[in-house]
Amino acid sequence: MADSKTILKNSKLSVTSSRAEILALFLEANGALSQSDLEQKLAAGFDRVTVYRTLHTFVEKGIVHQIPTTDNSVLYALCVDECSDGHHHDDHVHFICNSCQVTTCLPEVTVPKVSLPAGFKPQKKQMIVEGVCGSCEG
Amino acid sequence: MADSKTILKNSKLSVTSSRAEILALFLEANGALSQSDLEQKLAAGFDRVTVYRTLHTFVEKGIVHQIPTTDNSVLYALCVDECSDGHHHDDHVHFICNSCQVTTCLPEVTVPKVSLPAGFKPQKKQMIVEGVCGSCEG
DNA sequence: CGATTTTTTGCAACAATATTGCAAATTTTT
DNA sequence: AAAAATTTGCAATATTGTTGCAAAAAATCG
Repeated sequence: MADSKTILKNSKLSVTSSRAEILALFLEANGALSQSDLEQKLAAGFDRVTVYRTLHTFVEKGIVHQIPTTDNSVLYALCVDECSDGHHHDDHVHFICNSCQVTTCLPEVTVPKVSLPAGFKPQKKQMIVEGVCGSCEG
Repeated sequence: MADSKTILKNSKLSVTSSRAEILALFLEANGALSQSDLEQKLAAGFDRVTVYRTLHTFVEKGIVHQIPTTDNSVLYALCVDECSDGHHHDDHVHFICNSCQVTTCLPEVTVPKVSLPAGFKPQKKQMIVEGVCGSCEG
């Protein structure tokens, strides 16, 4: 199941070299990737537009999810298992290291419940923690 | 204190019409605003660059703070009181309404504490809840 | 209040990113 | 292997981010 082609097939997507390579990059990356991260890592220079559309497709199919950021970039990260059926269950905390700038998913840390003012109906919640990660502190 | 010119003076900023108008828009808006929101609302068409720089200045002075988003936009919202001295205390939850698309600050809802895996040192945390707001749910 | 100094604005210009249509290439289906 | 469906790359355009600099506006000083 950790094979990129298998994941693509499971999501009913055509298996193309760009999709396989991009997905492989996500599988071996332990953190989140931006569009420009991908463009740099992709040896076989695929077109910008291809990367762009591939990311949109992956989000739509629930293969990756977007991580909100305060600069105007968008980060993408692999969804853990359950997402594969199209639902996004990315109810986990994301950690941004201010030292190495790597964004990590912390799937074991669930976003805690909060009680909202009357009238607000929550559907999805995300939490981003900034700080220093284990590899950087020392 | 709810007067835009007073706020500018307190932050030791020159009082100019563009700053006053932009700040007034934030004061009367109940939600968060993006750069393009502001450009549209500003009757006296100020230059794009002016809006851009004004927002940066406001963030620097702690008048507004940035809200992370998953699309590639940046939202800005007024800081509540305490920010005025330059420190950002925006430890509150932000709510994005999926119906009217308005982003609201919920200053009364504090971002809860979470325990991170060993090694991670948190410095700042943000939480975004998506759903339906009070005005939209029927 | 008027003159001088300081700050801000608008314009021009450029970089980076986002986005779409369409023909060619690739993949899937038959 | 051929036909149908999907995806890619290119061209083109829109939007956003960013900086330098001279003109305009605001703050300061006498």
